Amino acid sequence: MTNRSYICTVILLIMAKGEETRQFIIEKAAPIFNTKGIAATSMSDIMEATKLSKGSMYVHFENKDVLACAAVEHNMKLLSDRLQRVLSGRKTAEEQLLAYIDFFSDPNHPPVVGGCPLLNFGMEADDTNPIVKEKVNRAIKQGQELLTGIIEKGIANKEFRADWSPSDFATVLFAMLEGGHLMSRMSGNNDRMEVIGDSLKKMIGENKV
Amino acid sequence: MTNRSYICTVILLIMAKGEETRQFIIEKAAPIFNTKGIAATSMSDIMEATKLSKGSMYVHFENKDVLACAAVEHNMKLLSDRLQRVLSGRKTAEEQLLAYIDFFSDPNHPPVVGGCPLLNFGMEADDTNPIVKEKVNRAIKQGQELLTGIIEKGIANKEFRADWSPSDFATVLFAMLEGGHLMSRMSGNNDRMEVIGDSLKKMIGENKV
Amino acid sequence: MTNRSYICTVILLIMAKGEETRQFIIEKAAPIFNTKGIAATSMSDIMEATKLSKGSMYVHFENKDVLACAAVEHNMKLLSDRLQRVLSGRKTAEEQLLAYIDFFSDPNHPPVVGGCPLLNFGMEADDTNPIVKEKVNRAIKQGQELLTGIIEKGIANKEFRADWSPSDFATVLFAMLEGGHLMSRMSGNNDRMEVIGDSLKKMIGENKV
Amino acid sequence: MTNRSYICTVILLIMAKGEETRQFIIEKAAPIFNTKGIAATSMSDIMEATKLSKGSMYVHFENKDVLACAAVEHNMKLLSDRLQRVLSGRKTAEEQLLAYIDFFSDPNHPPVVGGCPLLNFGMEADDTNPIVKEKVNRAIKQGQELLTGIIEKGIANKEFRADWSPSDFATVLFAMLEGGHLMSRMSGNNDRMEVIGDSLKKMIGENKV
DNA sequence: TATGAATGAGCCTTCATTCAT
DNA sequence: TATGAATGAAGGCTCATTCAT
Repeated sequence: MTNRSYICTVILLIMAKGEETRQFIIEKAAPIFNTKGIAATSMSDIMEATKLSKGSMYVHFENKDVLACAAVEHNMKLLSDRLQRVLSGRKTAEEQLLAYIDFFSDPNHPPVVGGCPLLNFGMEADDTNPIVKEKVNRAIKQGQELLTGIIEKGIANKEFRADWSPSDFATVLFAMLEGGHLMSRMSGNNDRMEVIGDSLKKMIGENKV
Repeated sequence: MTNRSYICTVILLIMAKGEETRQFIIEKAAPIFNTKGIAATSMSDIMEATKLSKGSMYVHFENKDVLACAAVEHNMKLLSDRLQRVLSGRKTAEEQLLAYIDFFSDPNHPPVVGGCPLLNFGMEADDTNPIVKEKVNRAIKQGQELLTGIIEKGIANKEFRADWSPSDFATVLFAMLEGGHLMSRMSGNNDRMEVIGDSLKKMIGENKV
Repeated sequence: MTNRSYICTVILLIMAKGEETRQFIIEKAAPIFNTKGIAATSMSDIMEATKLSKGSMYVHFENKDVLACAAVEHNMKLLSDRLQRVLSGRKTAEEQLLAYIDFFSDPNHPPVVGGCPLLNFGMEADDTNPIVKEKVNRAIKQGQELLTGIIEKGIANKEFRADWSPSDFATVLFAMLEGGHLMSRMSGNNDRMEVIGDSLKKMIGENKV
Repeated sequence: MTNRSYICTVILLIMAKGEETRQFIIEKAAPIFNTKGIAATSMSDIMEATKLSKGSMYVHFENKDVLACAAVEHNMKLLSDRLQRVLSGRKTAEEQLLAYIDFFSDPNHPPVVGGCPLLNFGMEADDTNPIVKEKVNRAIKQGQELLTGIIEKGIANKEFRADWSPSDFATVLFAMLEGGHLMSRMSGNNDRMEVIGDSLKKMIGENKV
């Protein structure tokens, strides 16, 4: 190993250390923020969860807001990644839509600890935190685009009727799942979510070729 | 006026005064809690809004939780009352359903300051505050019953098809409006809510006799 | 005692309580700020000195800056009051000037704990705290006016020569005492201050009629 | 070059590098300490000014106190050197005294960034930092000796009257300049300093042979 | 020598709550 | 009922300093 490459390795390792810790903190913090909310989560909560010192948090995050934002993004990415993994196992558009619905079908045991981060952070941030609000907005748009794309693909593949509006159904599906999430989490059971899933599946069935 | 009856009057006035103040505090506090959230609202915020002294709050409310609960209920009642007033002006079931949808059609200028209290408090409380969570749950159930009742009435009146499931559509309608509320508040415009309103109205149309 | 006057008394007492505590805090805080400096004095230092709780400080002072300003003013007023008391015992202008000089003649046992607040706070604030800086500036101006007035009175009374410039000598006297204060506090003895006192007295003597 | 001498050279270079960095840090730190004060200056401030890492500071300075002391000395040496340079251009004692006064005549644009370090550090240190206090004390003494020497030289050269007390006037001059420095920095203009300069020059004139 | 991650004590401030009046 | 002074725990954050690399 040359001297120069050695130095580079050292530099990379040093950089990696910081980034690693940062990532570690985010991973520990994300479920707490998603469960308790941003305002109700204290830096001490994160301290306890990470077993790191208070000062250490501020080495990696300028302040609580920055950490909270990172946690918001992590939660949304986690949800998105898990969803993508599920969808990637399905071939047809119909299968993907059904998988999408099933993915969100159990709000009391949600894919991400604490429940839907869009709902959680969106409702907390809407009147108080424009940065988080915009993050949620973007994530919703991406979700819409994903769904729209699936339906368009289904229409192109002659799975679905050509006169079905992809973007409108994407909106309806998304809204119903979020609304069902709220209802089921409040009641503690998934009765309402089942009704919603069935309704959505029926709508899909009605638009099959 | 006898001495005794005089004393009673005074006591009643004092009690009345107390109840009045209590109500006054709730009315001032409700929009703050609904906008900022329970955790992020401090007793000082309420103090400032009411121009009352710190100690005075604790004369009327045992602690912040009790006040927060009262504010939650007030917000939900406000929403319910305003909705009822709108519905009471409509005669047919169809008119009432359409009015219901229109009532929630502008999430960026919502019927209650801060947006839908069910969504706001529900999402904050779901993992942290069982009492508020149960209040929201009950309010959702009442909303469902209201909608179910309207549809049942419509079926009885031969407005709607007899094979339409009142409770299922109540769930779908409710969920879609809540989901649309989230989407529209995040984007800052009502585009998605319009799509949802149109979809719901189309569903209703399809079930007219 | 009428009911109304009773209420007024109660109100006054209540108001007095707060003001009393506020004054108490200032009195305890003033020597600490003057000794350690504003930046180096912590709210905990004041807590300890007053035996009051940390929260209690913030009932009476919005923040540390406000308390520090109050302490600065208290120190300057204390100095001014004590000086006035000394001067008020002297009749002629010459006696007053000599008393003024003597008043400041022992910087290692200064009239106000911590030394001259003008020097202490002025030097700390000059580049960092415009509010305190202006307070010191005004106090210096008042000191100058006091001295100028004494000399003018002496000229009017034919104690001093008419061609003596009151404001110029006020400046010279003030500057020499402040400079002497610095020198003597650094050396720990009053040697330099004695030289300065003698020089000033000689100058006064040279301008006697 | 032998192996040993090579190693020695490397060590020397490293030491030289170290000393260079140390000096670099002091130069960047000095104006900050002199402007904000020791207590209000953080190691982070120095870090930012030097663009060096936190750990690097502690390679060159055991702790903040050591760095602060070095900065104090640097500020005093800077002042002294600049003064010496000015004085060295003057031949007669009178010229030197006048140059000395002029050197300090504009406290709002002082020879050293942040104003007179004797006043700044002296007032901060007097009750809290004996080491810095002693440094300031020594610097004052040196200043006094410098002035005394100039006057003695002037007397020896028959520029000044033999009955003029060199050390007394050195004290008076020094004190007046420091006092004027305070007054002018507080007011933001040099009015008072001009009065003081004129007074001093008049005194010098009165003692010319 | 130089780096920057890690530490924990301490900073200023706000919080919900209590209490004497 | 109403006041606001008093409390102390907890909040977010900065500090000087250490240490492995």
